[in-house]
Amino acid sequence: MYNNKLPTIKEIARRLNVSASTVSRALHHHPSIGLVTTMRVHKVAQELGYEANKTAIYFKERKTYTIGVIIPDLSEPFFSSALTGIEDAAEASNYNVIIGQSLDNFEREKKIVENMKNHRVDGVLVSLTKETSTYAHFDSLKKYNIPVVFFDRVPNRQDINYVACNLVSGMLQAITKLVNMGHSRIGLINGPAKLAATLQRLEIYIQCLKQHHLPLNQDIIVSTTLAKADNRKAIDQLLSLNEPPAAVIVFNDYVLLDCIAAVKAAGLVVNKDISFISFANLPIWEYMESVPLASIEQFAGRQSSMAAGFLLQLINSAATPNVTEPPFLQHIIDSEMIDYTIAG
Amino acid sequence: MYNNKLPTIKEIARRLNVSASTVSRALHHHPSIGLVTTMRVHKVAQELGYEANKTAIYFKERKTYTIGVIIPDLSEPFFSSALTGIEDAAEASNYNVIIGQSLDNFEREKKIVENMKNHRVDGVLVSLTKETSTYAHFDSLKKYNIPVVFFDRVPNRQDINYVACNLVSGMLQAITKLVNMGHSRIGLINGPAKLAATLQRLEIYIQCLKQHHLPLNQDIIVSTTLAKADNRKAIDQLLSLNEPPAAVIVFNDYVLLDCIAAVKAAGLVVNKDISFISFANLPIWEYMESVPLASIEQFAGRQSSMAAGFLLQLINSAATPNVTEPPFLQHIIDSEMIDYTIAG
DNA sequence: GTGCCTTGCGCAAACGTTTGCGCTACGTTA
DNA sequence: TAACGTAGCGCAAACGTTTGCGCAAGGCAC
Repeated sequence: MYNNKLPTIKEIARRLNVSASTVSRALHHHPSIGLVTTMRVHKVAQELGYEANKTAIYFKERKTYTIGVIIPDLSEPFFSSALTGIEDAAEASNYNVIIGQSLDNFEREKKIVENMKNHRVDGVLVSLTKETSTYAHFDSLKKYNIPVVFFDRVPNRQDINYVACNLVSGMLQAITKLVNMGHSRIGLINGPAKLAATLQRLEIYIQCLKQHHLPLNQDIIVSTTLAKADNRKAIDQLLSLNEPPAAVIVFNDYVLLDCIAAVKAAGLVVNKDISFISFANLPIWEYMESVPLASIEQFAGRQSSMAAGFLLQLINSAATPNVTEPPFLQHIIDSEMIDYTIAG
Repeated sequence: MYNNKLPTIKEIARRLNVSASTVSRALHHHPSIGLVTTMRVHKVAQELGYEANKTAIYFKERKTYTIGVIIPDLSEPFFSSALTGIEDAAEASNYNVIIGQSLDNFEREKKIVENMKNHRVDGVLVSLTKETSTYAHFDSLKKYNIPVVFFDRVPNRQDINYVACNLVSGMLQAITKLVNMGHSRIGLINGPAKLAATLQRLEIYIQCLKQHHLPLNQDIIVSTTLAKADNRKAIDQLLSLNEPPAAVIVFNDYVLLDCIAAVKAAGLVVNKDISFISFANLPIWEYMESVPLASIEQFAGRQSSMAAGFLLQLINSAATPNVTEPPFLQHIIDSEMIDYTIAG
C-alpha cells in the first residue's frame, strides 16, 4: 500500500551495519562520530538520495517551521503585497507560510484559526475581519504557545503584539495640503461604523481640522458601507448640498473610484469642481485620467514584514526557556501622503 | 523546556485507567468500544480540551493534508484570484495550502519545489516561471509520490497533468469582432519571445487572420519585453508606420495600459483613431476613460480550481492501491472575449 | 601492571497516534 | 455441562528522527 522504499536513516544504518543514531549524528557532523564513518554515511546517503523526513522532525521537535497568515482578501493589492512581505521574511528564516482568507467573515476567521491550531503552526499573523470584535478564538492559541502578531487591522487593546499604521501623519499632511490650496470646507466620506478604521479616521479628521483651526461641519461628513451603490450615494449626498465641499477626504481608493464615476456622471470635473485625497495609494492611478490630489500610503509590505519579524522573534524566544514573560511587541508605522500633483 | 502538559490521548488514558488504544478508538466512535467507556472518554477529552496532535498523525499517516502552490507573483490579480480558487477547493476537502512565489525566477522555483518536497506536501500546483524551460526539478517529486498539476503557464509536453486556457476561442471572437467592424489591418503587440504564451498568441493570430482571409503583414507585428518603456516603444513603432493599424491585439491589459498612455501622449483618441483588444479582463477597465473594445478572459479561478480538483483526485487515487498507472489529467478551458462595448 | 581519559559508537527512550491481533469474561445455545 | 460466540478492551509495534547515557577499546601516564 505504501511505497515505503524511501531512503531513511534506518536504511542507511542497515546498509552500513551501524546504528541509526550513528547515521543521524554523522549526517549532522557530530564530533563524536569518526571521520571515516561520517564519510561513509554521507556517501550512502548521497547514493540513496536521502532526505530527512521533516514530518518526523516536526513531530519530534514540536515545531513545524510554518507560520499561518490570516487575511481578509488576497484580491486586494494591500493584502497581496502584505503577503509577499511576509513570505520574504519567512523564507529568509526557512519558514513556510500557510494562508487563510477570511473573506471578511468572522466565522471563517474562527475556523481558520482552529485549523491552524490543529496544524500546529509555530505562529500566526492576522489582519482582522471587518466583523471581528471578540478575540477569544485567538486566546485558544495561547494554550499551544502559538504566538500571534496582528497587523494593519488590529484589535483595539494593548495586551497584544501588533504592527499598525498611524494615519495621523498622512491625514495631517493631506489636510495641510488642502488648506494650503485654500480649502476650508473639507468633507469626509467615511467607512462603515463598525470598522475600527472608521472611528479612527473620524477622530484624526477632527483632530487635524482642529489643528488648522477649521470648523467641524457634520453635514459634510458622510459614510458608506463600501458597497459600490453606497459609495455613489455618499458622494451624491455631498454634491447635493447647498454648498458642497470642494475637497473631500475619502475612506480609501476603492470608494474613491466610485465617487469619481459619480462626479463625472454629475457633469463635474475632478480636481476642478471637486478634489479628493484618499487612502491606499493604488498603483492604477498612474493610468487614470481623474485622480486624487494625493493618496495616503499605509505600507502593506513594511507593516507585514515587520510583523513577521516580530513573530519570528516571539517563536524563538518561546523556544529558549525564559523566566520572565516577554513584553508585547508593538510598533506603529507612520503613514505618508503620496502627492500625485508632484509625481505626475 | 517544553510545556508538555498539553492534553494527549495518553493523558486521558491515564486518568481513566484505560489504554491509549481504547481512548483512540473511543474518540473515533469505534464499535468495539462500549458505550459507557466511549462516553467517559469523550467527557474527559472535553474537560481537558483535548485536540489531536496533527503533526503526529501526519507523520504516521505519511500525509500532511497540505498542498503546495507555486505561482509567479501574487500581486497580479490573475494569480491572486487563482489562489483564491485553489484555497476554496482545498478547504472544501480539508486541505491546507502553502504558497511559494517564484517571482518569475527559475532558481527560486527550484528552491520552492525542494522546500515543498521536504515539507512532504501531498501535492503541488504550479504555474511556471517565464524562465522555466526544464522540468527536472518537478521530476524529483515523483520519488515521493507527490503529484503535480500545472495550470495556465504549463510545460509544452504531454506527459503531465495540466489545466490550461485555449486562446483560440477568445482570439477568434476578437478578430471576428474587428472584422465585423470593418477592420482588415489588425496589428499585434506580442510579448517576449521566450514566453510560451508569445509563440502561442502569434500562431493563433496567424490562424485567425487566415480564417478571415486577411493578409499577414509582418510590419504590424511588434513585441515588447513587458517593461513599461518597452510597451510604449512597441505602440509608438506601430503609430509611426505610414499606415498604422487602426486595430491592435495586445499581449495583455498591463501592456495595454502603457499603450493607451502613449496613444494619448501622441494626441490620438482610443476607440476612434485606434482600437484595442487585449487579454486579462482586468476589473479596473470599468473605471477607465479609455478602454479596449474587449478583453479576453482566461478564467484564473476556473483554471486553478479545476487544477486543484485534479490534484485532489490524484492524491486520493495514489492512496488507494492501483494496478494501472492512472492516465494524465488534462483539460483546456476556452477563453472568452468580454465585450466592453456591450457591457458598458 | 594499574588507573584514567578519550574516542567512537550503540542502546533505548521519546514524541502522539493508529491498528492488527489476542485475550478475558460473559452470555448463549444445544 | 460443554462448546462456542461475542462484546470490550489491552498489548505492542509502527511511523523516522534525535539524544542522554553507557560501554568498549585503545592510548597514555604513573
